[in-house]
Amino acid sequence: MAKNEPAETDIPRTRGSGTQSVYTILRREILAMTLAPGSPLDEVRLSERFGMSRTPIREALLRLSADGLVTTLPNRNTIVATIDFASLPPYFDALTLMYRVTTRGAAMRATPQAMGEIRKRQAEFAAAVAAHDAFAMIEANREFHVAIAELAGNSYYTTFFARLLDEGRRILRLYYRTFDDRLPRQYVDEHEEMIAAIEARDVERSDRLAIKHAEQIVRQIQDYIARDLGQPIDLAVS
Amino acid sequence: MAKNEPAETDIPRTRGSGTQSVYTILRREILAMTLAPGSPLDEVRLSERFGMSRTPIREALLRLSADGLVTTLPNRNTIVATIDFASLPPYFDALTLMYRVTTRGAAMRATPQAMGEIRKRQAEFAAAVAAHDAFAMIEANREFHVAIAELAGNSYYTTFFARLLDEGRRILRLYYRTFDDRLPRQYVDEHEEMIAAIEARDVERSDRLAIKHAEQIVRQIQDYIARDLGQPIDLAVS
DNA sequence: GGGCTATTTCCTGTCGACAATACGTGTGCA
DNA sequence: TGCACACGTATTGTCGACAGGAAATAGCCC
Repeated sequence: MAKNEPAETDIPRTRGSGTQSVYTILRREILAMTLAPGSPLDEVRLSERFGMSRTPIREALLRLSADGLVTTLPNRNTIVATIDFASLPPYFDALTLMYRVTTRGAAMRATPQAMGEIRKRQAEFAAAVAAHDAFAMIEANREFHVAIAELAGNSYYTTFFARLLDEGRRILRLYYRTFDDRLPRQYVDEHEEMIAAIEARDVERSDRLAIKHAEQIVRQIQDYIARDLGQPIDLAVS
Repeated sequence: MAKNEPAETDIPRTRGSGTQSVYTILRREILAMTLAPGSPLDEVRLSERFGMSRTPIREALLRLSADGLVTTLPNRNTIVATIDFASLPPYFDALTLMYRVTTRGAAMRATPQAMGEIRKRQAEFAAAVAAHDAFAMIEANREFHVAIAELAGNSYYTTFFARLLDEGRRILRLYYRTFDDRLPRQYVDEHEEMIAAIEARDVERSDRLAIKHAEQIVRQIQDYIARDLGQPIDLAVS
């Protein structure tokens, strides 16, 4: 027991920010797998760590629960949501569909300003790849695709897609622990092709690229799973 | 001020059920439009109404907020989420897509047991139509399509679709205030066709029926909006 | 010695109270 | 008469404390 742990923040935070900051920090740690799936999240311990009452902690946990990032066991503790490998095939289906829909939508509504935003995200992604920074790479990839979704202009798609991408960050995190950087470079190139197709407002080509991109990612992760986790998963993935 | 309002429940509820019951009740009232969009939800007043402390109320409101059913104004009150007619076209897009995906998926995995569940929901829908019970009709319709989605076996789709259908319940509620029952009967028939196509595992026909069904609903609601709300919306809907 | 039961202990669910913030109201000044 | 500022009020955000359940432990009986 460390004596008088100096809490996460000593500055007396502003009024509404308690829940928000806890939510943001925990969310980041869960997605980065700093908090392993299944880890127990004790309200009392969290309140000590963040130097605040249990109330904001509870609200943050509730929001994380709504995001599907933690699981609350009634009258017991809450744990970081586990990754269910059996549900990967449905996940890939949904991800592929949203890749396609958002990319198609973006191609239909491309504007120069929006392309600038997308290009910025792509530059960040390329920089992260060059720096071999897996975490930044995954995050930039998410922002890149969300930017495309926002261009598509359907907030229902954007919200759902963002959630899928977030959930995938943990899986990618597993995957990229063993990656060689040949594939990320390929992703950079594919992103460039997508940008070109969207800018040209070529819906069909955008769609094909989205499919290809999704297949690429799905295949790599499946290979990784088959390689590192053995046969039992093969069945579920087939 | 009514003297000693007898609260919603006088029985001393079980431990975990406070938040849950408030959430369920408020959710139902919001979806049924008993609580009008934009209505303020005062924590203190709600705590008096339900005869419990503000804490469970807050948690219920937080969950509703995560569902997008209420909007929280920081440091101010929370209100029932307003219906944004400008975002209807994206909504219809998303709804159509999910109709298609879930119906296709169901056709690919049809089993006799699952068909029984779907038929049960369809019977409830038909009964509600016959009884001219708009609320039951809308609810049964939701359950019917969710049952199809569950047969499709992709929980990501099911969750997203259920959320879309719930959001649509409020819009349908507006619409069905003026309905003549010719259209609901048509929906019953279309549902029957969908069941047949799914059972026959005819993916393409299921897809076509889903598109047709979605178009039917979208067109009716658009007509209603154009008729009752005038031109300003026409622009947004176009 | 093993299995069942009582107890203890931890953690969550709920409560009432306090503090801070934003809005509405009233007043003063130009 | 209109606007700006200060004050009061109402409602939320946060806190510390208490009570209820569930798991873990100890005790007891067979």
